[in-house]
Amino acid sequence: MTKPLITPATLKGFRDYLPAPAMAREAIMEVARRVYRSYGFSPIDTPALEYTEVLLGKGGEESDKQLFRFTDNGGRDVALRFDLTVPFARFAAQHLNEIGVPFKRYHLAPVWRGENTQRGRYREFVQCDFDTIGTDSNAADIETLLVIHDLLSAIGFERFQIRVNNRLVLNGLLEKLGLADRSAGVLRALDKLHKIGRDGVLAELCERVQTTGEQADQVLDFAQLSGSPVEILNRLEEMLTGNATGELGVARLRELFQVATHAGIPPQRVELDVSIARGLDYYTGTIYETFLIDDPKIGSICSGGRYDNLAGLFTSQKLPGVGASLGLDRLLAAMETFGMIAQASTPAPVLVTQFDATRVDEYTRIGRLLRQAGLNTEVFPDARGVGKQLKYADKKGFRLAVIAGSDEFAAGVWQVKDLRAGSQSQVPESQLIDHIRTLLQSSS
RNA sequence: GUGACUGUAGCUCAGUUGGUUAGAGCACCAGAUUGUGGAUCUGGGGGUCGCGGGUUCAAGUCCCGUCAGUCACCCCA
Repeated sequence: MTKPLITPATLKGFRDYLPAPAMAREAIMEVARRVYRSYGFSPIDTPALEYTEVLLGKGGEESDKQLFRFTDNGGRDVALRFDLTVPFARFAAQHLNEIGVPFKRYHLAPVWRGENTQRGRYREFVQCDFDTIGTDSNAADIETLLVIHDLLSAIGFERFQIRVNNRLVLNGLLEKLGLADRSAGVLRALDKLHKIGRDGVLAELCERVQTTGEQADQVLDFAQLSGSPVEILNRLEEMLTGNATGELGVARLRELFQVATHAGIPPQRVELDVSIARGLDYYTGTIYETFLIDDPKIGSICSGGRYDNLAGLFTSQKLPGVGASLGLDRLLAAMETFGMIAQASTPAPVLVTQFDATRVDEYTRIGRLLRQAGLNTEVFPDARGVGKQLKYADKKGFRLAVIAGSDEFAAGVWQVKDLRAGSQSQVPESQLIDHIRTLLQSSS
C-alpha cells in the first residue's frame, strides 16, 4: 500500500526562495528599512486581502484585469492587493484622524498580479513602498528622489540611472497641441520611445491615437530633447510659454534638479527624460523610473510619482502625496544575473563542531556564550566525524569552526579553524570571543 | 490576455531517419581517512524522458491538449 504522492509544485509566477537568495532578499529589506527610517518614514502594514471595491478602478483598466479576485467563504467579493498604494489610500482615509498630516510611511509587503510571467515579472512579488502624503510641497518630491538614490546606492549599486519627468509638462504640451482629450493614448505611445524608437512612436500616434502627423512630430520633438537638465528645461520653457500647467511643471523640475545637485546627488545618476509617462492613471506630477545601466531589459526597478488626490474615492478630504516603490524581486532577478547573490546559505559565521558526544554540555554552553556576544553560532547536532562536520561547514559557508575534544578540554582551550584561510589557532576560553571577532574582521 | 520558442537525473546538457535494460559532467551519499573541509581515487543512490491523450508492431524522438519556463506584445516592480 503506497500512498499516492502529491506532485510538489508552485503556481505559475509564484516561487520558492532557497536560503542564499532568501538571505539576499532579507538583506535588501533591511537596507530599505534603514534608508526609509533615516528619512523619518514610519512602518505600516495592511491586509493582503481587501474588499474588491476598494481595489477596483484605482490603477486603471489593466490593473483591474490583473486582480486575483474571488468570493470568500462568507460570500464577500474580495481580491488580493495588486500594489501597496491603493491599500494605502484606503488606510489613509480610514485612519486620517489618527495619523495626521503630513504623513510619511513605508510598507514592505508582497503584492499579486495575474499577468503573464517573465524574468523579473512574477505574479507574487514584494514591493518596498514609501510615500509622503498631505503636502503639495516640491520638497517632498525632491526628497523622494534622494530616497531612491540613497536606497540604490545603499544596496550596493553604482551604475543606475533615475529618470525623472513631470506630468504637468506633458499635460501642458498636450493642451497646447489640442491633444488633452487623448492624453492616455499619447502618453502610452510616448512611454515606449526607448523601446521602439521615434518611428515606432510616430506610427502608433498616427494610427492608434489618430493624431495628425504634425502633432505627432511635435510630441516627439518635445520628448526627444537631449542635453543637460537645465538645457532641456530652457527649451521646454520656450515651447510651453503661455501654458500655466506646463510652466509650473518646468519650474518644479528646475528646482528639483537644482536642489538635488546642491544636496550632493551625482548629476549623472539623474536624467530628465521627457518621454517617460508611467501607465498608472493616478500620477499627476513628478514621475520617477530607475534603470540599471547593466540590465535595462529588466525594466524599472524603482518607480513612483506624485498624485494630487490619493484617497479621493474614500474621503472628501484632499490628500496629495508623492512616493515610489522598489521592486524587490525584480531587483533580485537582476542581481542574480550579475552574480551578486552570495553563495553562503547560513547567516551564522561560526560552527561549533560536536567532537565528543559526551560533552554536549560544553558545546551547548560555548554556543550560547558566543551568541550572547553577538556572534551568530550554530552547534552541529550530531557527533559525526570532524571531517564531515567541516565539510558541512564549508558547503554552507561558515567562516569559522570551533573544535574541542578531550585534549582541549584537559588543557582548557578551544581550537578555532578559519575555513577560508585554512589556518587554525588555539586559545583559552577567556580570549575566545575576541579572537573570533578579530578573525571575522580580518578576512571579511 | 495574445503570439512564439523551450521542457531528458538536484544543475548544465547528449541521445543519430521513431527501434532492446536512456547517458555524461558537475552536485549528492558512502568509503580510502574513527582528531580536521576544499584536492584525488573507488563505489553508490537518483530519471513515470513536465503531465495527459493520440498515431504506430514500436514514441524521449511524430501529432493534439495541458502545466511550467523564457521571449515579444500588453502592461509594469
